[in-house]
Amino acid sequence: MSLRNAVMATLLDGESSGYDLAKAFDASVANFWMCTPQQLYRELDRMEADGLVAARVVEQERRPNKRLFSLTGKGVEELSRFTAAQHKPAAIRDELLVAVMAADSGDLEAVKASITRRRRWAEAKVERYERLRAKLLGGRTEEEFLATAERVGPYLTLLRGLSFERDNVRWCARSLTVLERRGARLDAAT
Amino acid sequence: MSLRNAVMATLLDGESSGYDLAKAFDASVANFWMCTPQQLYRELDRMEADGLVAARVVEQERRPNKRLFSLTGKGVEELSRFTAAQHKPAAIRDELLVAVMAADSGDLEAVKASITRRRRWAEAKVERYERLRAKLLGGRTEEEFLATAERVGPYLTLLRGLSFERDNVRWCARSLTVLERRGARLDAAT
DNA sequence: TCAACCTAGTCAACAAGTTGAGTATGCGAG
DNA sequence: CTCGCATACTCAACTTGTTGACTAGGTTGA
Repeated sequence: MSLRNAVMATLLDGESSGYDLAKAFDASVANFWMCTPQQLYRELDRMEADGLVAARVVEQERRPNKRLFSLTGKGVEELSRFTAAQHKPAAIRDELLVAVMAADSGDLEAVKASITRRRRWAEAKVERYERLRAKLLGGRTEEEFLATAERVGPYLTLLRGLSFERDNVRWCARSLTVLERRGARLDAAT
Repeated sequence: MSLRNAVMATLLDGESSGYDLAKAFDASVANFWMCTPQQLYRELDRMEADGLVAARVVEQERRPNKRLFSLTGKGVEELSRFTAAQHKPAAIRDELLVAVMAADSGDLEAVKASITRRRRWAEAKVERYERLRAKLLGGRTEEEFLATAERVGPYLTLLRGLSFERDNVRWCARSLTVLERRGARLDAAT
C-alpha cells in the first residue's frame, strides 16, 4: 500500500513520466523503496483511477509520447495523512547475507567473490550519492543548505543511503578478511 | 525463491520446529530476511514436498505436538548451490524513510515522533544483538572465536545487523536535530 | 550498415508476501 | 478465577512483487 506514498513523495519535486520516475527511483529512492518499472506503471494507473495523480499526455517528435503525472490536491492530502500514520518496521531482503550465513558449508570462494562484487557495487553507490549530495547542496555548505532549503526530507534520506552504503563497504572488507583467514585454516587442515 | 535458503541456512544449526524457526528469524535473521510465521509454515511444507527438509512429529504432553524439521542431503546440496550463485541486489522497504522524504509537506511533528520510536527500537535491537554476540563468543575474544569456531557465517551476519542498527540510531539522532531546527524556523516564520 | 542501447511504454502469468481468523492447551500473576 | 501470554500450529483471501515478452522509432559507435 505504500509504493503509492513513495511515488507521491517523489512527485513533490514536480510532474514526471513513469519512465523518469523509474530512473529517479533507481537513482535515489531505491535505497529505501525498491521497485521495478512495471510496478510503477501499474501503480500509476491505479493512482490515477483513485484521483491521487493527474496525467497529461505530451506528444513528442522523434520519441514515443509520454504521460506526465502530477500530484492532485487529494494526493497531497493522502501523503500528509501517511506521514502522520504509524509505520511498519523496515523490511530487508538480502540474498548475499543469506549466502554468508551458509558460507561455512557452501562454496566459500564463490561467496568471497560475491562479497567483492557487492563491495564494488556499494563503492559505486557511495560515489553516486556523493555527487547527488553535491548537486543538492549546490555550492552551499550543509548548514547554509539546511537553513535555506525548501525541502530537507530528500537530503535526509540521501544521508541514510550514503551511510548505509559506506557501512556496506566496511562490512564487506571485514568479512573478506575473516573468510580469507578461514580459507587458509581449512587449507592447512587438508 | 530464497526464503527457502534462509530457512536452510538456519537449519544448519540443527533441527527445529516451525515455531522455533519463527522465533530464530525474528531474533537474528530478520535483519536480512524478514518474514511472517505463516510464510515459514507454508514454505516448510513445500520444502518437505521437494525433499529439502525432513519432518518428524514429536508428541508432547501438556503442549501441542510439534514437527521438527531437519536438512536432508538434498537440502545441503541445494543450499551449497545457492551460495555459489549470483545474488540479486538487496531489497529494502522502509516506510519511515518514505515519510521522511515527504516530511516537508506532511505532519512534521508526527514524523519526528516516528523517528524517535524508530530510534528506541534500534537501540533495543543493538542491545539484543550485543547479547547474542556475547553468547556466540562464549567468553572467548573475537580472535579466539574466529580461530576456533566451526561456523563464522552467523557471526558475520550478526555484525552486519549490529552496525546497521547502530547506524540507524545515529541517523535518527541527526535527523531529529535537523527537523527540530526546521520546525523552529517555520514557527518563527508565522 | 548493423548491433546495441535509449526512450516510453503495454500485457499477461506467476510467485511471494500480508492479514485476519480460528483451534487447543498450559502456566503464572494479580 | 480470570486475563493474558506462550506453545504450536492451520486455512483462506487478498495484495504485492517479479519475469518475460512485445511494440516501435531514434541515436551512437565500430
